[in-house]
Amino acid sequence: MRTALFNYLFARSNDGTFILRIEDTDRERSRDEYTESIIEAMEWLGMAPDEGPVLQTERFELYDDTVDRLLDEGHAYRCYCTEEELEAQREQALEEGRKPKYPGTCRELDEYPEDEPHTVRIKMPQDGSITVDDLVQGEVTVDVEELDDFIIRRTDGTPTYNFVVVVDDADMDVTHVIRGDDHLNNTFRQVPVYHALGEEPPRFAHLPLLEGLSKRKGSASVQDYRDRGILQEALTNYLSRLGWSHGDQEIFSHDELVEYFGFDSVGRSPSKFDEDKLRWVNSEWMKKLDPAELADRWVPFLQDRGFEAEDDDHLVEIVELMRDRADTLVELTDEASYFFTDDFDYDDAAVDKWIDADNAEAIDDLIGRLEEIDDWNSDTVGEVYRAVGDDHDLGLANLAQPTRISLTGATSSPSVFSLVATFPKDEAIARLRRGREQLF
RNA sequence: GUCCCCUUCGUCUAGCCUGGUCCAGGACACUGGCCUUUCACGCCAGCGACACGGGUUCGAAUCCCGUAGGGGACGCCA
Repeated sequence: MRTALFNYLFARSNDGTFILRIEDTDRERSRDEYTESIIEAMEWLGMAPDEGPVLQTERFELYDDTVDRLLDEGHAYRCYCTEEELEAQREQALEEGRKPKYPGTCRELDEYPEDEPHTVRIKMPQDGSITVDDLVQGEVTVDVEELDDFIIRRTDGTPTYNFVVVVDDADMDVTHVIRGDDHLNNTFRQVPVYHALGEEPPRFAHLPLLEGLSKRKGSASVQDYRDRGILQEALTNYLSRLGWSHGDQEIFSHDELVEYFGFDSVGRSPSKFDEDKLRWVNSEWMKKLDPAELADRWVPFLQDRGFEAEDDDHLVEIVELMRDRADTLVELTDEASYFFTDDFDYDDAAVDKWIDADNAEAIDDLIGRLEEIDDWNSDTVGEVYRAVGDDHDLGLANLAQPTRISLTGATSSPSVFSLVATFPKDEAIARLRRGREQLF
């Protein structure tokens, strides 16, 4: 997904087209669900492709015709070696300390019968070297000695990856290929294919791999983070900073990413995914997002927990009060659960420490005076607390902590005045009464 | 085995191209303090790195060579 993101950012920042192509020439492994999952993840991240998905399995005719063409033009040849023979040769080469490459057995045959089982191999150049000017890695040169005539069409007639990507890139007028650096070596095989096709190779950018995050699980983990309450903005933001930077800036909006992104600032060393940092970035976005928007995204998490939550002004108030106390939407649900249920236990230690029968009278007075408030807000609530505290000669904590215990079950919460005022008046008073009865 | 790539605080990184302003800057995490009606948030401070060895140079994180370590590729996988 990080690779997809860099592709997206590059396309956007250069007014290009972002194309999704599914490389599914291996019919064993590809499944429709994967494709759907990838698209879903991309849409959620706000990087839906401009074109595609292009499925390679639907383009076999093109590949087949192209192989035939290369055969006609002498850029490719039929090979009759069996898998067993090749495997034996590989093993022997490895044993003798040589590089396991195809020796070119069938490159110069007198006859090439079409009706015998065969694969088709591309002819690699015989001497010299190949240099790729990579946007991230710089100039990388490999001697053609290292390359062999690889198979472009299998015995069963299906084409292979290193061949079809080239055919597709050429056919689709792809100008920039941005992928993981596990493909850097493949590039040297692919460049001669472009030449055989009579095409100029595109520009390449090979990104360092991420440690510990498999690309095949990429889209699944995106959904996983979403379910864990990570915001789309935060995941994009965090992912973009893995291998790329813009000075010391840590928080980037979508537009900023598009504006600043460039391969000049992409590093060449691999990086690791750090959950802690992701959570921090997410907490920053929790604070930054419009409260109404955050409330809107929060609703499904509340409903998941069985709370009856509606996306209304009251929920927005709760968001404003609680959002800087949580790193994720799931945590926010935990932190704010007492707004949605009064089914909680009172914390024993807190009760021992703060509930003092001597203060029962003050609490009664407090409840009485709160009931008389007409304009229910944190200021009017605050006035009552201060007045009751003064009248009974009690420190604010002696009123605040029992209030917190009554309303939330424990002593950690936002400012009591705001806490009380954010509950509907009757609910706040009901809980205070219940606490007064059960605790004192 | 051969080839390719990589190596700055535990982690993400700035700096490297265009040597001196770097006894290396920022962020996460961690530790301490401040703020305070609690808990968070916030603020301040601390901890903490140029893989190693040579060379070039008045001077190297920055340039060159080597070593070590890590990753990748070498498939009728992608």
